[in-house]
Parts: sequence; structure tokens; C-alpha cells
Amino acid sequence: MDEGDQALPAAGAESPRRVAAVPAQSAAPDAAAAADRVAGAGRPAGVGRPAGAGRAMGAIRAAGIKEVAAAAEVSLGTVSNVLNRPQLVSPRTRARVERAMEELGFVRNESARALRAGSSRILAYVMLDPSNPFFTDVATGIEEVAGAADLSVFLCNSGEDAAREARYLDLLLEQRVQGVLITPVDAANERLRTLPARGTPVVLVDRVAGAGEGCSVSVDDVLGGELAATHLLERGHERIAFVGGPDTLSQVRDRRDGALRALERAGLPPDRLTVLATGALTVAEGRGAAERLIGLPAARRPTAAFCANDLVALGLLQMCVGLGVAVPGDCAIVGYDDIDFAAAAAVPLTSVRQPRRLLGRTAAELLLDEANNPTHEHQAVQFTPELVARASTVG
Amino acid sequence: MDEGDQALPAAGAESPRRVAAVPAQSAAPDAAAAADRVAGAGRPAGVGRPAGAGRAMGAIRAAGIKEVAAAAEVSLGTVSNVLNRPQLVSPRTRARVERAMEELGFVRNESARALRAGSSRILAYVMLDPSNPFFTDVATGIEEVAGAADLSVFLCNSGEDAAREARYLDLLLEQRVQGVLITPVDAANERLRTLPARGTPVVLVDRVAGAGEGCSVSVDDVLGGELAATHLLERGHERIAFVGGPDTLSQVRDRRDGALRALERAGLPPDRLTVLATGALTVAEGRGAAERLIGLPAARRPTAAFCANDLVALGLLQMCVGLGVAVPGDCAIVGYDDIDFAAAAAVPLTSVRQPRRLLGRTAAELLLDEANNPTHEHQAVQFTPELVARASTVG
DNA sequence: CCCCTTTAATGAAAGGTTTCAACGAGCGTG
DNA sequence: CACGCTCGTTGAAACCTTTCATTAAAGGGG
Repeated sequence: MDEGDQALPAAGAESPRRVAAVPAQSAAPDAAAAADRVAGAGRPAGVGRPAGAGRAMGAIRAAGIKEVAAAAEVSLGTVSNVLNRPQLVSPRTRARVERAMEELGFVRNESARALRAGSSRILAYVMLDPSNPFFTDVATGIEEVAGAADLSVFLCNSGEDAAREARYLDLLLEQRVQGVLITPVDAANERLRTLPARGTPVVLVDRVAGAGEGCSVSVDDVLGGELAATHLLERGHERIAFVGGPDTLSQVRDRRDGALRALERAGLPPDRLTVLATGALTVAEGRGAAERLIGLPAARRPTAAFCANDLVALGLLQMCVGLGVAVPGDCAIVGYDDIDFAAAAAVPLTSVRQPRRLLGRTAAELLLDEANNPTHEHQAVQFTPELVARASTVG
Repeated sequence: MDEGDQALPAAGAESPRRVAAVPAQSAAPDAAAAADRVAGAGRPAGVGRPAGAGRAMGAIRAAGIKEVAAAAEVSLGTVSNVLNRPQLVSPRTRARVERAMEELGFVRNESARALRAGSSRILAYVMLDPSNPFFTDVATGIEEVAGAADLSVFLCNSGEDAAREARYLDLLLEQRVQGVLITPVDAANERLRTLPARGTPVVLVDRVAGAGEGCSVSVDDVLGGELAATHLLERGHERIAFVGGPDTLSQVRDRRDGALRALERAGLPPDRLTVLATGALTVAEGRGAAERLIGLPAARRPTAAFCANDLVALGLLQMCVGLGVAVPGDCAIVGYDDIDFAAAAAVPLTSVRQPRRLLGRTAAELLLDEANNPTHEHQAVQFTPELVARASTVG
């Protein structure tokens, strides 16, 4: 931030967008920065100074309950009562206190409140991948419930990285959050057990809780996989590819197992399912899988693909179309999650829909129950998925 | 949660996935719930109880610094030193204290720390729409910088709703967060000025700060619009549609103005730009715009469309392909943001790329500077966008 | 007119951490 | 041997709110 300044025109410049000659910037040229700068994007075009700007103005030390009490000529406890139990305070005094708060610009200090209360009014949702609309929809459901209970939601992004996940969980414990909702990367993470033991309830989202692991909310992924594969079998496909990974994700395993179950029911041998493993559930990995799929000898090449999620399916779809493989003619495709982009793809994607918002809402409700209800019983709630057929399978 | 229980089989059931006969569930059938339940998805398939589950076990009251001090037979201040200034403590004592912390399972209480420090170790990013990958990428950049400074990032979703935005800002002020990064819905929100006045720095993201408004980091949207339109003009299009809205978003206005500037430079009258306004920047709105576009009389129908963001462009693209309008043959399309899905669309989308991660990183750096550097000067940093040409314009 | 009840307001304690001035011990120097 | 230093440790105060037992005042009934 510093170097950019000296080359600026005289201080007090009026134009906020004035272009400075010096492009230097404290955004250090680290590896990550370099990635974004590829192809020339990202060089700051201008560094200006908004009119009237100067050094940060000295912040007025925030007025506390004490100052308010003094201004309203009441005791400290009375101010607290106005905030928390207004019905105990006479209308006259209440008005006086409220006026004082107004005048002093009083803002409650949540830290002090949380310290006193022993826990902060925050729920956290640790998610695998915020760029996957599935998780943001779940988050929306969580926010609905949390908002109604006057709690805020702290969204944390584990990025499918176990270490980051662990770091966030530690952090949340330090914050004494009311509870944690999590779609874990690593089901074996000991913190999933130590947090509840230390008084911070944890609810698993999109994952089934094992013995003694507390509450969970999930969708029957085995059934979802079966629905997808059955749909393809019914449309006459007898060789199916399963595209997804890594195998450490239970969602991937379950969906694949469901597909195998469908084959079995149809009386077909399990080797009719060709597994194409991917390193992650992303669009890029889907594209990569397409090349492998198309590279298979024609005799063994599946005529349909079931992908572990929609991102992978969209990548696969794009590559197929690009390489001249007709969808669904040469290769039918089924995704999973039914994200908005699934319907929006140029060949709208058949997908397995999950009740995403409801998933989030239910999880949040279980969490609140666990946090507040002393007679809480752990539950593993499981919802039913549903197949949405679109053009990628129905020619 | 309550009704689900009584119909369960005998307590102590071992199977976590046991199916209960009673589908009832405390997830109330409110309006939002109903939306998700459309088409039958969302009915809980089962409510089970993980083996070994019971009422929440009484949490052990967390050990504090005091207990640790007692256990290690040192003073309270020494424990604090071990945590914050370990070099001041002799190795012997430090080891003793660390062992005590280990044994007691000591976890720092962030609330107390924040109370004492006057601010919590949290940055917040208030974003318009977490389901738009543009914002999650910006968030990733912010997290990189915050993580390096040992701060956590609180992600807040305003959902393009001014009231929610206001509520979050109030909340963040109460939390005494270190600073707020925001892509505001409502540039006129007075809180954008009151927060800094109360000592919480605010940096605008993807929006240019006006006079006396503090720091901002943005991309030159006018230039971006110009790049997009120029690209289309160079490819021979002389009637262009601009698809986007609402007009209250400065991004929309600027990008449109940039397109107009391109027309002007090319010596064409401004009425060659047909504006198709949308209510939001979503896939669904893009689809709707497609119908209006195709409905125009052939003589006035543009041969190309420039969309205010990629979501709108993808919706438009999908609908065009679905309705038999060849892309780019009958209608070329340019998007904005270059989100991953843009390249992944079946007709890969030409788009205007913004340095998203860098945007986030720079914003976070400005914020940290403002929070920590007493000689901080407000800056309006602006980056340059870049056009990425793909098949949706290049036949 | 006094006592008892109800209502309103008070003051102090507690919650866990950080900071800082002060203290004591050990050591080298004069 | 005494002085002054440094190093390691200490104890208390401060941060701001909430809670609760207590006091004071007002009102009603006997």
C-alpha cells in the first residue's frame, strides 16, 4: 500500500479514479497471485485516493453500558435490564435509557456477552466446497433456521482439506460457538468427537453418523445411485460408467454401491459398471474422465455415464459434445445434486435431486435441539432423493 | 424432533439407519419447506438413532487459564506468557505449563480474549450471492490473506437484500470484528459510513469508493463492457443486445456504459444496443431474457448479446440452443466474470475475466493495513479486466 | 395508621484473558 | 562485598456484560 503513494499528484486530489503512474502494489507476487495474473489480467489499472480521504480517523472509544447508565442516571443493572428484560423496567426509565443509548451510539459488545454467557450466538457450517451450489443451498437452509433463532451463521470453507477442516474446528471451539454443522472431509477426525465432549454439539450434514457420533442429516445416497442406474438400465443401457472420486468420500462410495445394486436387481453382472475414478468432484476432473471414457475400446465402452455429482457430469458433458460424442445418442449422462446449472446446461442434465434447503434446515434444527434441550436424543435423519429426467438421457 | 420418537422401536436400538414408521418431523411445513418438497423429494425416508446415543452428555466445564496455572503451580500471568510471549518464559516452566494445558484439555477462550483486546480476530466478507462462483473466488483470495495474518473469515450472505445486509453489518459491529469487506447491495447504506466512524474499517469490493468512503478494490467495469462490445463489433455484429439488471447495481450500469462507449468509438448510434433488463443476475433471468430476445422482429433483432454476468449468459445460451438458435451462428454471446462454468458450458462461453482471487487478496490487504497501520491512506484500487474468447462468439 | 406485598432499581460478583508495574533471585562487575 | 542488571515470575487491574440477592419505594388491605 505504501509504495503506490509517493508518485501520486498533490494530496487532496479530488478524483477517486485518478490513475497513478506506479503500478506497484503490496499484493505480493506469491505463487497464488501469479496464478491469477496469467495472461495479463490482474495488473492494477489505477490506484487512486477517494476525495476527502486521509489517515484513518481516530475511532471514538465505544460507549459501554456504563456510560449509558451514567448518562441516563440509572444503575448499570438497569441498563442491562432494558436490553434483556425490558418488562422489568418502568416505561419512564426505559425511555430515558433508550434515549441515552441512542445519543451515545451504544453498541452491545458481543464478546463480553459471550464471555458471560459461556457461548457465543453463532452457528458454524464447515463445508467442503462453497463453489458447489449444493453446499450453498444447504447453507441457505441453515441460515433460515438460525436467523429465526436469532443466531448468526459462520460459513467455513474446508476446501476438502483435512488440515484446514481441523484448523477451523479448533477455531470454532475457541470461539465457543453454539454448535457446528459439518460435511466432513475426514470422518475419522477426532475433533468430531472431542467437540461434543467439550460441550459444542456437532451435527453431520450429508453424512450418516456412526455409533455414538451424535446427530446427522443425510440423503440416502445408495438409493440415489440405484435410481440413477435403474433409469439408465430402463432406457436400454447395459454398460454404464461410474465417474467420481476420491473413494474416501462416502458419498462417492454409496452412490456407486447403489448403482451396483441396480445392476444386480436387473440381473446383470457387476463388471458392467466401469469405474472411472477422479481425484475430486470438479468440472475439470469430469473433463479428464471424458477422455478416458472415449479412449476405451468400442466393445467395452459404456453407452451411459453416471457421475458422482453434477460438476463432474457437466465437465464430462462438455467434453463429449466438444469431441463429437452425441449426448444422449452416443453417451447418456446422469449427474447428482441437481444444481441450477444442471438444468441450464446446453443439453439439460438428468440428475438426482436432493432436498438441499431442507437438509440444511433440518440439520440446524437438530443442532439447536441438541444445544438447548436437555432431553435431546441423537438422531440420524435420512431423506429420499428423486430422479429428475432431462435431455441428457431422454433423447 | 419430538414426534418422531415415540414410534421408534425399543430404546437402545443398534442400527443407526432404522426406519421409523412415522415420517413426521419438526421441520415445519412452512413456505420454504414446501418449495423444496415439490415433486415429492424431501420426505424423510427414515429417522434412526445412532447406537450408543442418549441425551447429550454433560459437558465438562472447560478448564481456563486459572486451572492450568494451579495445575502447573505457576501464576496466572505466566500461563498467559506461555501463550502469548513464550520467549519470556524459561524452558522448564514452559514445559510444565504446556503439559498442564495438555492434561486439562485447555482451550483458549476467544470471547475473553476479544473482550480484553477490544476486537475479535475475525474478518467478515458480506457478499451478494454465494452461489455465484465469482464471489466464492473472491472469498478464497480473502481467506488466503486472512489466514496468513492468523485471522478467520466470517462469510455473510446478504442475498442482494438490503435489510439482510444491514442486519449483518449491525451484527458485525457488535462482534467487534477487525474489519468488514463488502460488496454492497445498497451503496447508500449509512452503515458503510458509521462502521468506520466507530472504528471498524470497511473496504468495498467490486465497487468504487466515493468521496470519503474509505478503501475500495474493483475492476474497471466500463472497460470490461467496452472490451466485450468491441469484440462483438470486430466480429461484424452491428446490433447488440445488453442483457442484465437491475439498474441499481453499479456493475450493470458500468458494463452497459462500456458497451455504449464501444459503439460510439465504432461510429455507430447508441440505439444499436438493445437493452433487455433483468430483475437479477441469475440463470433463470437469463432464460427469460432469451425469449424476449427471440421474440423481437427479425429486422431489429440483435445478432449478438452481451450479458452482465455469466449466470445470465448461461441461461440465455441454454435457451437459445434449446430453441434452435445457433450459437454463435444466429446469436453470439459474451458473458462476464469467466466463472468455471463458462468454459464448461456445451458451447464454451466467451467472457470477461476479472482477477477474482487477487481482488479478494488486495481487498483483505487494504483492510488489514487500515486496521493496523496508523498512517493508513485510503485507496481506490482498480484492476483491468481481460476478454477470453471462446466458441460462443468465435464460430 | 401500620404492615405486608408488589414493583422498580441497585450494587456487587463473576466470567477468562491480557497487560503491566513490581518484585525477587541470580550474576557479573567494580 | 555491595551494587546494579537482567531474567523470570507474579498479582492485580481492566475489558463489558449479565445475573441475582438486596434494598427502596409505592400501593393496598386490615
